[in-house]
Amino acid sequence: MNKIDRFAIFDYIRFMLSKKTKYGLKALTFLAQKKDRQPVQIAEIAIAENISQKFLETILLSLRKTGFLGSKKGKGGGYYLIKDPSEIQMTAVMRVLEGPISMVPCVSLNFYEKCDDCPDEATCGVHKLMMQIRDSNLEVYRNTMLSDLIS
Amino acid sequence: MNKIDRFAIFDYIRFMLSKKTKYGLKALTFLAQKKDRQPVQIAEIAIAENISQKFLETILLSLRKTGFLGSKKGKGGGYYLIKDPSEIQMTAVMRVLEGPISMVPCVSLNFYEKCDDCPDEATCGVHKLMMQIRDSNLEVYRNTMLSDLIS
DNA sequence: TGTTTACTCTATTAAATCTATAGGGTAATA
DNA sequence: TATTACCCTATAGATTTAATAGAGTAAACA
Repeated sequence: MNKIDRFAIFDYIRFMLSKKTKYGLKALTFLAQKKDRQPVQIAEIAIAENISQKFLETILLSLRKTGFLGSKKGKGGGYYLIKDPSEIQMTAVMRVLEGPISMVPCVSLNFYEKCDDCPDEATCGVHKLMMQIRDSNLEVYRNTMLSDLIS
Repeated sequence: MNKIDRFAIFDYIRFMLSKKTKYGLKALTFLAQKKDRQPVQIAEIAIAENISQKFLETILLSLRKTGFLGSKKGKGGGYYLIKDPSEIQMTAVMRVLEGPISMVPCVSLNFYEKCDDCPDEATCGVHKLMMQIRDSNLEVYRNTMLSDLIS
């Protein structure tokens, strides 16, 4: 009996973290590990972390637009961290890369929305469970800075 | 500035819980709330919880195959809980409905797989972060029984 | 000043996944 | 034996993901 058959519902295994987030986090930790804050070329990161360069381009661009990275064009250019890794909280990074930390809109702090199919949040079991998940995840993300991820 | 623009990457808001899981949980709590363990028709659950009946059929079927529900055919038939709600741990429910609790294969207890793009788990920041998330989610799911979700 | 470097931006595509539906089949019951 | 209600497979449309293409632009440097 293999691992999939053991639980018997999926034809595939569904993991939730997107490649975008994974790549984005890898790029951030790569930059954080450099002692200096000199610009690093996209190509260097892509090769070191095994990421499609073009895909990484769009990810880094979005990290720049959201204030995590700075960039420099031309010769000797590249991307660099704007803040110190110890000041970059995972909460912010995850919201930008992955989206809301809550798994359902009705428990979201930043993207709250009432579920249209649910008559009453107060008695909804899904709501109750997902509130706990949100809180436990928030605690992890809030207590983890980018500097905690480098070794 | 609206909620989407505030974080500026997505054209839409991406919440991670699938409808399948949401509906499955709702059906389970609905059954748990019934005092007796008499079979309940799919149609009754679908109407009460605002779920497409056909979609719910496939979800309940999978919950039966994985040992959470029993079913009875013919007149007076329907689905019913096999175990007491206080004995149904969310860990098991979530694995069946949503898939692995881990967000990446390299930290999964039941579906472990090495990331093919990652040379070394020991120094991988994503790995480190996702281990913490897995542990905190596991703690919530392990400590929550179906009976805890009903009011 | 011109050439090279390397980021910027938009558009597009293929594949995967999610959600829902269709419709006939079968077992159980009264 | 007629009815009820679950069983099962197949399929389809919409959405999302991941990746690629390619032209554009700003900066650096000789």
